[in-house]
Amino acid sequence: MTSVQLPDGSVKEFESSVTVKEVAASIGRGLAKAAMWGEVDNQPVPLDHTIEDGQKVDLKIVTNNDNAALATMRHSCAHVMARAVMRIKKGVQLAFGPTTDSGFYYDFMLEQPLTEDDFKKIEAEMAKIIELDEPFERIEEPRERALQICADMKQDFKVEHINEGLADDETLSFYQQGEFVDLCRGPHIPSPKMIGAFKMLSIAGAYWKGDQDRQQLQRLYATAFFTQEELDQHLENIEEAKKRDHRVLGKKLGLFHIDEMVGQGLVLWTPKGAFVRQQLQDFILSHLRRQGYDQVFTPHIGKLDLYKTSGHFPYYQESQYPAIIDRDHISKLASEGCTCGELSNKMEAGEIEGYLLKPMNCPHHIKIYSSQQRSYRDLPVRLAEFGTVYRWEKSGEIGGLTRVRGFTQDDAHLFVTQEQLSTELAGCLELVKIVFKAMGMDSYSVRVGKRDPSSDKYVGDPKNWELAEQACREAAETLGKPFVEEEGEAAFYGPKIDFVVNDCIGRKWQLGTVQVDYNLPERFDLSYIGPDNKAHRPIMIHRAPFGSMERFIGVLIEHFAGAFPLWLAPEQGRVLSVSEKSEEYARKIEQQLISAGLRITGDYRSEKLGAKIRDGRLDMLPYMLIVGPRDAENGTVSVRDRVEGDLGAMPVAQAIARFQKEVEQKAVRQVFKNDSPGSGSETKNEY
RNA sequence: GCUGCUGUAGCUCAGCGGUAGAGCACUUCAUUGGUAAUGAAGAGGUCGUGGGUUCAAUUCCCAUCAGCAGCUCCA
Repeated sequence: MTSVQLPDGSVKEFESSVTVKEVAASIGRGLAKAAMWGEVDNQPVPLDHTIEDGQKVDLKIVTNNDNAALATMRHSCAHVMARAVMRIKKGVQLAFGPTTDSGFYYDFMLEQPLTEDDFKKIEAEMAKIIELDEPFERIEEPRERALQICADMKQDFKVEHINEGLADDETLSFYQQGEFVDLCRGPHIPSPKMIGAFKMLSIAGAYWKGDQDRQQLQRLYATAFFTQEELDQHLENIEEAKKRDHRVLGKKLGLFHIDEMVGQGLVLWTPKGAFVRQQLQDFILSHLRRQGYDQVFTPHIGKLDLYKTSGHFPYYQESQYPAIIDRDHISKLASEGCTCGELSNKMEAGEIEGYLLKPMNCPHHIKIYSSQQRSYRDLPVRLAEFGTVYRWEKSGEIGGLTRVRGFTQDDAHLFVTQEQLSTELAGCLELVKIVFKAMGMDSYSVRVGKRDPSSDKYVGDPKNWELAEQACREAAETLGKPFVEEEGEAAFYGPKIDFVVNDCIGRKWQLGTVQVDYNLPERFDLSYIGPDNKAHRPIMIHRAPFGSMERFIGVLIEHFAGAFPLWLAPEQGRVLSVSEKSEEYARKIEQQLISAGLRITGDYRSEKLGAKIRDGRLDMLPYMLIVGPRDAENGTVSVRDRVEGDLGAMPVAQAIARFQKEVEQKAVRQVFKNDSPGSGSETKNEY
């Protein structure tokens, strides 16, 4: 009699010895088919593993649609890849090799760097290793012995990891496969043959333990699936996602241009993109008026003193364009033979007058607040501006619209009393929600960014930070949506509530943000007169529902896959003449629609209708208005809808009414459902 | 900034030690057609930039600028 207990607690009994596969088959045909391997008493075993007569075991049957199974297989594949690299290259030091949402990587320190030319060799070696079919054997060793093993293998990173990351573990596990031994928590698959299909993807630099002051390693990215079909599908998904990339669509649809000669990360908005941006600005502006904001304008530069008071200078010097120095100072310094080093010292000491391109709008808005005496009766003061800021992002971080050096925030600063704080915060969050709802974006996540208490890059009194973080947490709770709290994600002056979305390849971008700030009011000595006739300190809220126009539109392009809803579409429709015979009538229709306030163009080329429709499709037009002799005769247009296709002929007035209603409602009829194949987050089976 | 890759016509890309090619787009002509590509002809490039090697460089080497992926960073 053999007794098998399954994960749900149920017990199955068999007359004699039984294989894992037979147990699976006894449960169901589907399970037997999907089964990849079993776990007998938590040890992975192949399907043909026999549970002997008389044994009593726990059994889990692992199937190919189990995410954990896929991750286990991928991690085993990472071991195979590391083994292949060690066979090909000498002096390989192993770091970490975890799995990610879509694959896995392994970090190496190499004497000779790897290049993509090595991929073929590595893949061939991996295939050989898999062919050998050597099992992954678990070895457990006491701490001291484990240290010795890693030291003997000259694996310095593993030694360090045992000493630091695993300082509390008494027993450590290794996995051995042939000559390859790696410190690893496991688990692993019972046989390397279960690695169905794998592919090396890319090579990148990565810092040891993510610290840029430590060694830079080479990271090999790869992925693996149980079947070739799944791998092919995955690679195809990546290709599809690339077509949705806002940089590709931005070029194709003529939305924006970034020019080498203008500068890295400096966006030129072409007419169509500028139109989308203006529509969005108008949209948010209408809500600002309703919520009692006042609009202001401020210049793009300000004196160094302003930023010394705010704390931007010199602490954030690295993220700013260099200061613009007063002409008189420059000629004086030049005649004195002043060196660059002396120059920056003099700037920090305040001996040189100069200006800074503004990295933020807050100091300017603060100065508007403090330009007059404020009473508690005036509060809250809400100052809004589409404010363009400039930040010296490192060259390797810049890309497309999502990370740029000059961008426009839909910024506002609210100056409030303690009593008003939670109501005003709620109003700000409401605005962010309005934005996401209007765009049909529901897959965003919320993050409360707190300071990292161990870092010195934050200004202000820890007590104020506690207050501000508590206010953020309470405000986030009112959203009725789960949120994460992350240390080290705060602005330098205060904590924030951020709204984060994924782009087409799975990268996360912060869009809307609401920040609570007790510090800048203090630094600028802001006050208002309270009912007690004494001066009080206001609290500041910084907020931007879009975040920045650039990043928001970048993400929006991918969200719609370029197919903007009617109210946002730069070209809402195009009149297509069936032949030149109908051109005159078609032009009349075009004028009629334009007069009705619609953004319409005409295509009167001597192309066939099919070609014009194709071009209109490629331009992602919401509507095409097809006009031929039949329409001219009946006073109709034949409407082709981007979503539903041919709607047939209708009177011109009916078409106009339809479009106007759709614009009025800001209807979102199509969004791209984002299940990006992305890089994603990594799991924790990393050593 | 770091690691790896890339830079050829407006766009997407091929090519390669002996000073360039395709498709699409563009221009012209013919065609006058009812829901995803009509045909033909033409025009268009100092092969990112600056050095070097060579009899000869778009091709090889170095530097630089820009782009891509990742890391780090992101007020």
